[in-house]
Amino acid sequence: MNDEKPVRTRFAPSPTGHLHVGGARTAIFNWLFARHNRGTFIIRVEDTDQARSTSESERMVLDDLRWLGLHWEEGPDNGGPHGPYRQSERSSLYDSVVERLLASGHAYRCFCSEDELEAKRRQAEADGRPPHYDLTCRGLSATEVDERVRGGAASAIRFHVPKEPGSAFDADVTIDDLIRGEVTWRADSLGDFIILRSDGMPTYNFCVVVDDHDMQISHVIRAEEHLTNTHRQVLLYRALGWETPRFAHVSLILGQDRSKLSKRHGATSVAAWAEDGYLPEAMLNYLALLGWSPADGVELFDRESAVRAFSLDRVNSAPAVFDPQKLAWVNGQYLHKLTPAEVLGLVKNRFAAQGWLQQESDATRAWFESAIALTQKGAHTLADFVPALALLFDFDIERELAGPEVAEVLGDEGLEQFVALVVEDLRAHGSPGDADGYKASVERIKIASGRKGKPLFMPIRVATTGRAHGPELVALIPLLEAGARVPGLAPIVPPLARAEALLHALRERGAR
RNA sequence: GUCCCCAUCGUCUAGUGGCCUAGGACACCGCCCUUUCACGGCGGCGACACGGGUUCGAAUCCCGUUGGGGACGCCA
Repeated sequence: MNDEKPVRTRFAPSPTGHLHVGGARTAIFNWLFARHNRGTFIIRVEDTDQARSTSESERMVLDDLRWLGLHWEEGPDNGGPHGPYRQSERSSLYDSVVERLLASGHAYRCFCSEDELEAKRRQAEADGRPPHYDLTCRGLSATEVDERVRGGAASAIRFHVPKEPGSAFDADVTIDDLIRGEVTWRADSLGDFIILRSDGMPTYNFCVVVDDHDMQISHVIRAEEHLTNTHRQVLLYRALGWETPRFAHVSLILGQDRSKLSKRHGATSVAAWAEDGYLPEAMLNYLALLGWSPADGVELFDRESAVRAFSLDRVNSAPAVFDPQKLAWVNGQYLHKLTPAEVLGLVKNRFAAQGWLQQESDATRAWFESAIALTQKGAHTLADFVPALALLFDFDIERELAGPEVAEVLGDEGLEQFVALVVEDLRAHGSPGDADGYKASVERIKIASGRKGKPLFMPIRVATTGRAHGPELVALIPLLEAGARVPGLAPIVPPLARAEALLHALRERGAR
């Protein structure tokens, strides 16, 4: 049956803003399933809600999808044999199907106004009845309908959900969901629903059916919030005499409070995560892990492995809470595998925005690559490089003396004398330009001061860098020294000048 | 309210009747590595929502309860 037909999946976003992580995961599953089965992945833009849809949003969503590395064979930008792939451009198709439904008696015109319907819904709710359409317009005769239409009355088209004995078909529906198994609805849980709005625009439940059939979609993989819509849609398939695709409803992604993930849970668009310095490969990996797991249990995988391993029967039917901490860990794993040069390519615009990188050259590249190599393993996101490298460019000894970080070192009795020793050594021998120079310098200071261990190294760190924390000194001090001489960088205060500034500040302090 | 879905450590999950004194990952805690921070290594804490069945045997199957979520729109 369906399994023998070529696999065709689609992701159908409505262009009302950036791609959401929930939508992204749905897209990923559709893409993974299509690729695994050597099928076709399609993007269809569901923009029938004219009020909320914008072409700007469509562009953003498509960009977000591309950022994730998802490629589609058919879509609004690249076309395909079943286009157009934008619902707003498919009106003639919808109109003709509506005509069929009208002619066959599966649909009828409804003249009730939105206000009337709203009042009826409220009343039904107050009476404890299901808020279904009260069928006012279903009994209208053909002549009555003609009259009203000629009189210029606005009308929507409703689908007739057949419940009476001897109906054209049974409105009870059971689907065999690929993730949930059998799901059944009874006819009376549904009211007659609108398929064409009074402004002539078709509604979601109708377009989806027409398009999925027209585009020969074999597997509809979508979010669980659409599960109950499937009842309506299957009825449409029956009325039209079309074969239904296979359905697979993926559970929702929840926020930390276990409610549906939304804006108030923080960054929920993939673009926001990209801006925060997350890598597309990591995002794809993490999102795929939300509700799916490969049989071998390996949690870090590249696209090819995911495609190879993906199957719908390993998709979990329970909802999953989005965990930013695990995402950060996954991102870190990917980040650590990148070369410093690759990282630099991804973060240099951030450095430029800081004013750190003013004119790019081989020298600035080489220097930044060293700086990145020194801090890379501590970073979880690209954004982490900015605070990690801040100590190279921002030097403010007064601020550091006032802060808690150097408080411990400040408590050191002979600190002033020690710093004087450091200054003296750097002046006499020059600031270390490499590891050997650093070791020699430390050795001299060690002998001259009689210090060792932490009481030796912490003051050296504070004196030469101005901070109590940072990358390993053996590389940091030469990096600072070199950076001070690289053109194209923001001015960097070299180690000796830092030590001198600290000594000066300590003496000022002592004098007071 | 009605209908539908869901239920294993705090979180993501493995588990498809015996291999489970329930495995892994993130987070957390401790130790090691490290003359800071991190990375890494080792270890620890920590779950089958509850109650009934079915079965020689149930995390796994069935029923109910409770809890959570979704839908009930001229939104998608």
